[in-house]
Amino acid sequence: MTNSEAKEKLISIWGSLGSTWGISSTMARVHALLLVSDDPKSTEEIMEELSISRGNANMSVRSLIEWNLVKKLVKKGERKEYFVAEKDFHKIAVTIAKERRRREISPLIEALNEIKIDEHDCSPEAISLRKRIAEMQVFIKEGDNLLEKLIKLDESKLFPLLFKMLKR
Amino acid sequence: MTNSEAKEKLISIWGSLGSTWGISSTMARVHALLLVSDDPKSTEEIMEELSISRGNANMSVRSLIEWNLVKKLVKKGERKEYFVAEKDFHKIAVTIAKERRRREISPLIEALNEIKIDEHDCSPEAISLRKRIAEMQVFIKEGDNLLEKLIKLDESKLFPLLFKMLKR
DNA sequence: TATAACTTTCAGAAATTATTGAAAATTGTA
DNA sequence: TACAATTTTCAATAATTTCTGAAAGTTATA
Repeated sequence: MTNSEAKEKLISIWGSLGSTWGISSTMARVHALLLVSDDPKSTEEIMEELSISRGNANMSVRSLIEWNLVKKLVKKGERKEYFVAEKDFHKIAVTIAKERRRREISPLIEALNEIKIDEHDCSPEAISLRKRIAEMQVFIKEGDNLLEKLIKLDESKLFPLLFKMLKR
Repeated sequence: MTNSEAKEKLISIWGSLGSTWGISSTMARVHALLLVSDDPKSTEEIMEELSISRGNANMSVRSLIEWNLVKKLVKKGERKEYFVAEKDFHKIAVTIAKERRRREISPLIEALNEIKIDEHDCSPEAISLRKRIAEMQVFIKEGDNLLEKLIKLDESKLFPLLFKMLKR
């Protein structure tokens, strides 16, 4: 397998992975391209290498910047903007966890908290429903606390901790 | 908020959560309905309560069964099939982790392993590309091992472990 | 300020995914 | 076996998401 075949394959795998963490396939392919590129890439180059339109390239790169996975970079003496991806996978993992918590889990918790059940109905079904809903709220909150703490641990502690934990 | 309002709200929240773990919104709503129901529900009842078609109800319930989140149940003397959801959230979380590992991470690892780079090209770009791809393979594999071990720990050990870990 | 290089936007087109509903298949019972 | 109750399938349709490309907007420089 030549290098460029390997690169293409990787980009396609990463692309199909995108849906797993809630981004479009093109956005994930742009991410993969920047991930395996040493040099910053311009919008033109991204369009060219992935055969996508200008609009699509632009919007994908913007979203990746919003996800904190990619940074804009201005080269001295050039008008064009260039883009680089964070290359450290541990940092990438923490960033994704952080973003998903912010985008998905926090709104979920807020929505769950809006459910206020009035306690008048004392039929067995009502009691049971209230119990179920409360359990769900507690469980999600627990998971979120856990995730929050994991994210806040810095990398130098997090990964050794996880591995030590699993050695036993 | 009346009980049935609370129930509807919960179903709608759970439904919009579905996309987070890669299932359709209807499938997640069916799951939520079964989660908050004490009694097993028939296809008819699911159709009725969620206002969805027979085909949709059938296929959603099948998928939930494939995800190991719902079980089929036959009442003595009745032809109709009834469905119940696992109610223990810890078990639900482990099941989802297990299924997603099987459906998403394992195929990803296999695909990554198919990337075999030939080592002839010794240009700096080629060396760097190979390094990046190798790093990615290692990182994903590490994450997968961690997840595998977490899944295999049984619940009585897993959750105390996680919480103890974070007390420090 | 005018120009050219570049970026952003967004309406419509294309592609993908989800849903319906009726017909076909299956199954338990008599 | 015949029947009726029930489940499953699937082609057609609807809904949603993604993508394009051209036009509008922005900005650095001369």
